Amino acid sequence: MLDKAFDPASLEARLYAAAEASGAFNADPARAARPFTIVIPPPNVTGSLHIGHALNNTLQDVLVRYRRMQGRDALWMPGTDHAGIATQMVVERLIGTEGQTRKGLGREAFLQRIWEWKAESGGTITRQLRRLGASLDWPRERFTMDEGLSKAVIEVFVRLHKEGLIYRDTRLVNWDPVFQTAISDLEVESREQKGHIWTLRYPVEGEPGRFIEVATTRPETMLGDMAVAVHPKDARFADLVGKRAILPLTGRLIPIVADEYSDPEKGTGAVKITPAHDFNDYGVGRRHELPMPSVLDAEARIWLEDIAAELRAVDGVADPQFVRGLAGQDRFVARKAILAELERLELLVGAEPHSNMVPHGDRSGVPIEPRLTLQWYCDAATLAKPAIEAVETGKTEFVPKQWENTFFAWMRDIQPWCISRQLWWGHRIPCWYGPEGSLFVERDEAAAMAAARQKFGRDVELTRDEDVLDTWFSSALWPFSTLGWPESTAELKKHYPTDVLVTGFDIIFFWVARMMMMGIHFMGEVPFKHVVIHGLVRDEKGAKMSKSKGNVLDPLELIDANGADAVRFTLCALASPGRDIKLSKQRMEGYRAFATKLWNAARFCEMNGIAAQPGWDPATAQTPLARWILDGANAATVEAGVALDAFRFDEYAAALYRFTWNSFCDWFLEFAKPVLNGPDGPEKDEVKGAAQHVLGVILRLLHPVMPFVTEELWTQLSYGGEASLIRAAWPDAAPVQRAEAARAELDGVVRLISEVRAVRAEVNVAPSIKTRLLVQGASPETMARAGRWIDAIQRLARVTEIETLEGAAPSGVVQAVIGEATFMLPLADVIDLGAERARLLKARGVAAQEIAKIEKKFGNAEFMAKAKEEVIEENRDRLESFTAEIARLDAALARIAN
RNA sequence: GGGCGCGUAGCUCAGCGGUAGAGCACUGCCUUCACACGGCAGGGGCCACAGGUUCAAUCCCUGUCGCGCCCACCA
Repeated sequence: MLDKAFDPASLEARLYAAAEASGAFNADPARAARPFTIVIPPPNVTGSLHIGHALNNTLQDVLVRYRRMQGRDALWMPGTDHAGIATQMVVERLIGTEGQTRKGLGREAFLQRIWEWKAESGGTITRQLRRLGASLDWPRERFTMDEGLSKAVIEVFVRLHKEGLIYRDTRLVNWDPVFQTAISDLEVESREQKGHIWTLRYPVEGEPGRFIEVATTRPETMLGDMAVAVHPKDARFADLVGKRAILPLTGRLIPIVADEYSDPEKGTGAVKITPAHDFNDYGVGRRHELPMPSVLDAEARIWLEDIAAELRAVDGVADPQFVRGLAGQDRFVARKAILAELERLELLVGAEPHSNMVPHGDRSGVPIEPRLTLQWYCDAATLAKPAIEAVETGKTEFVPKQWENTFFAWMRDIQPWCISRQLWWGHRIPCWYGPEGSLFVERDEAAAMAAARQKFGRDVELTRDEDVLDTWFSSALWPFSTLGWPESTAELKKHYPTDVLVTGFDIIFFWVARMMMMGIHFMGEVPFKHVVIHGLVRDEKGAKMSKSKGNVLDPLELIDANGADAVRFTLCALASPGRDIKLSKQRMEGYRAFATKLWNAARFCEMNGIAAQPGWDPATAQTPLARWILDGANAATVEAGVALDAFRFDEYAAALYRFTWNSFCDWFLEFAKPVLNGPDGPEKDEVKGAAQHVLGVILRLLHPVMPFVTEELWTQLSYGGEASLIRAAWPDAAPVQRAEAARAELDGVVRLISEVRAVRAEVNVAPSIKTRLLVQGASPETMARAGRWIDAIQRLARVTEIETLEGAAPSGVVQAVIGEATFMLPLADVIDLGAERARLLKARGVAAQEIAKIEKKFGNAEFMAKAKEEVIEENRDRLESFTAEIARLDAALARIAN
């Protein structure tokens, strides 16, 4: 027997463990079935499940469970990402509490610590995914630093290098002074910062007393200034072009150059050029062949070695002691000192508040510094071309399609991808350096040695590149590296390309685009056919969830409070395409109630001896009630399938909610009650048969989104014998015989009951009062139908008997006008005649309004001439029925007046 | 500066050429033998604004206003 109360917490762990152990989640390459494949966006191994993961993985699980039930060999590939910077940061902080530093520990010991830490805490998120109910193929779980995946990374690097698509280059990169590594453009985020804009004067060489004024927000970089640029057409500076300015602080003579980069509208119209510390200035520096000394070190402190030779006493500029004193100072400390010094020299002529967007490291949160360094790059532009084409030709489709524009915009203007990181945690770059600047990019050290021996004709000493690869480099290979590439495995053959990738828009560039590039390049085919992009989960007010705001909803707590099924259902129901999700607790409570409703409906069935009848054939159904609910179940099956095929998780959830609650529970089970309470016989058998059949359909249709409660009910009501619902067959939507007649019959009864209930409620008739139902003007069919459903009508509309009214209506009736008939409830003693009149007048008003609208249309010659025939016909029908209704309402009103 | 999206019932959102919908919230009635995490009934909307196209516009087009996001930009 089912428990009286539904308690999700008591089922979930047990059901999940059993399902996982049974192997029901596992794909089988040996099976002939058509594959269905999703690779999980690997969460950071450092991570714990947040609400965004819950959404992302719920949607994937719904798709996987749906396709699995359709008989596909479903593979949902699990795994985690080593998350270079994030993980290294966490462990550095950890050893910091022990008074240790990364450098103090040394590379090997530090990496050892990370592995130990991963062994301890790395399983958190996968345990949490299990709590969510994610049906991942756990034995295949991978980690981006696994041996196999590392092999794939090396292979890709070596091959791309041989193809010239990976190369080294010295250029300006985004440098994170906290982590002391290069980062890619994508890891930089602009943040608005309030600061100042200062106007400085640089003396002009040979013209004592003359200055050129420059405006800057970054005075601390002035030690690296190598020119002042003005616009070629700017008359104000025309005579200065070709002359030189004297850099205060060092006395360096720097050319005043004409360059279109300079914007006469901005600042003073003259801009100082610091080629080694600004991306725009770098371009100017290249054009004018300026030297590019660096004046900041890896930690963004003033660094003087590149300019040490200049530091001697010069008249009219700063004391070299002052400049030397800046060495090793943080850039923002140095800024203040420099400004003070310039003020002393009377070269600071303006300071205005100014706010601008400053690039910050997305992990460290500090302003990044452009820095001139030698790094490894990947030729993304070349790899992007076929990826763009794949989306243009529809080989890969984004859902919603809108996101393709975002993808194109970025891919068509893609910059070289800086893939080296000056970190320790990650895939070490497979490059060995030998004498005379030689380098060997090979699969391992032995191969590098061999190559070196060949080149030099002897053994030489090699040192391996210290750097590691960008985390996203290994993620980019995920759809094929997890399937065993570069080996040619059965899994790879069967499951690549994958079917769907489900992810948030925030990593389209980081991840989706790069998987497209690598997948096409190495596999010759796109990595996935559909990219489903979902929104961000926000709090109830629409604010982004963040720890600092304290508005974070922990999915585990939500699961504890409402059950995993309710959490999953809520996320699905709210996942409208192209929209962020504002998560509402109340909404979730509503869906928890839905799970309870389902439980209780099943319990009702069980109590009435409605149990699974495996051989029961819906085609044998004779009664309209059975046919009606079977037809409804088919419609729901079709709706659910259409919605899921189109990745409309919201419509899928809504369709099932409606059918289960409104059709099955509110009407079908209520109609079934009189039959179930009545004598045994074929009618009762058929109601029971239909009930168990439809409940079975509901359980199967709901399983992808509510795997726990459906599984429990499936088992307890013996639907699958011993077999789990996980691999039960998705329902067929075979049309029901004479469904239309069944719909006409039952919809008519529903209408009658609803109308009678409504009029009773509106004139405040207590439910305890039962009444006769007098009918006037009803067709024989209507009367016959009312007779057939008398039991249900009595029960649900609080009616005693139904009679045709002979002669005049009694006084004091409440009346409901339905179709051709008027139904009267003789309630003279209990009703409020005034309320009844108001009610009838209101109904009349509504009908009259509709009539006026239609008549207006009919009075419009152009409408009659140009509107579609079926639209006119439809309006004609409506006009007719409203007109008839008014007549009957008038008759009803007249009766009251008597 | 460039681009994208969104303004529909109190809230969160579907709908997107011809009767304006859902869930929750709200109001009233009901502890009726699955369920009060329930049942029944009900109130509530110039579909942001202004033009245009159309026989017909919440829906298509243009513009305005408001909100959000992405990209670029340290003078």
